[in-house]
Amino acid sequence: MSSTATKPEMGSNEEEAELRRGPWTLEEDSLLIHCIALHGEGRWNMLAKTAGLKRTGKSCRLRWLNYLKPDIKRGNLTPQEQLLILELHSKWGNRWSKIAQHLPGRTDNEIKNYWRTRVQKQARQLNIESGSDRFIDAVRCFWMPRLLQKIEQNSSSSSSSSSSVINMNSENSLSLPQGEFTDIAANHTSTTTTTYNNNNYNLNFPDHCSLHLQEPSSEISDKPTSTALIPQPLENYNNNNVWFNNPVQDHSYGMEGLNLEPFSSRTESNNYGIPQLDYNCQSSESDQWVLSSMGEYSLWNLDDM
DNA sequence: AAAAGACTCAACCGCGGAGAC
DNA sequence: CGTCTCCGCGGTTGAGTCTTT
Repeated sequence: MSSTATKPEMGSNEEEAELRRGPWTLEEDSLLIHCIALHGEGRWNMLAKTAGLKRTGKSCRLRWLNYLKPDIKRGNLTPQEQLLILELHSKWGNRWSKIAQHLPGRTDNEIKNYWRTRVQKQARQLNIESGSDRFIDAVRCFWMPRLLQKIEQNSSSSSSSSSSVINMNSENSLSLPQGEFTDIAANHTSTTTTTYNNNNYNLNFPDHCSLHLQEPSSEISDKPTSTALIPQPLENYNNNNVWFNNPVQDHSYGMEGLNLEPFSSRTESNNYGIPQLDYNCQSSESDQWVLSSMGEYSLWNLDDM
């Protein structure tokens, strides 16, 4: 195996000197699973010894929580899950374990990796410091609506006649239509994939930012489209409208030209002030988005997320 | 087909909090 | 109150894999 023995940091005895590191073997996995089945989770150092594993308790805990635990979900994050991550991260920042509590079956490690590899990558490409106001604006004004659109598309394709309208309710939270969504509901009573209850799942937007999706006008395209509106004006925001459309033939793949200037005029640093926007969202097959802002076009590729 | 670069994600590390002594 | 151990969290690393040239 490629794993190596390691010397313990404190070097107190021979047992510790034989501690293993690196990838886990099948045998180690089954030892750990068996031992947890007998004794339950917790007391990881004891568990490691009981199981006869030459691993630290920490390592055992990590292996169990991030990989072996039976209810762990595999596969790509769904748009719903991505949306929830964005929303919760805007609330709590890098509190990965807290965020993970609201995504049953997903681990903090997985969410952290998602954030670093996808979201922060986008930020880098846009020359935005992740976590900055501009970045938060970009997340809220572009990525979240796009994910909502994906959700809507999934919803309408899986349940043909049900409502595909996503509405804001009076508390400025977002109610998603019922559909065949996997279990991202924050309620942990269900461990199986369920149709989630939109009474339980709301996305909270700041007061000045409401959003809803409307049915597209039918003559534009027969592809799924939506219009998202963020109607509240910001007091000291100028009149520049930023809006999406989809001149599909634009094949410039860089995103550095994305113009976030209209978002940088906020006066308060800790609100998620979103300017008055009126943007048409129309997906292309390649899922590449073009932002039109004051005559400049640039591409916003959400598949990377 | 091979090399280089980019990406993913499992695993490790260091730190801080909690609890026992 | 101080020290020690355990546990959990967030940050980081690096091997393996995938994609591009």
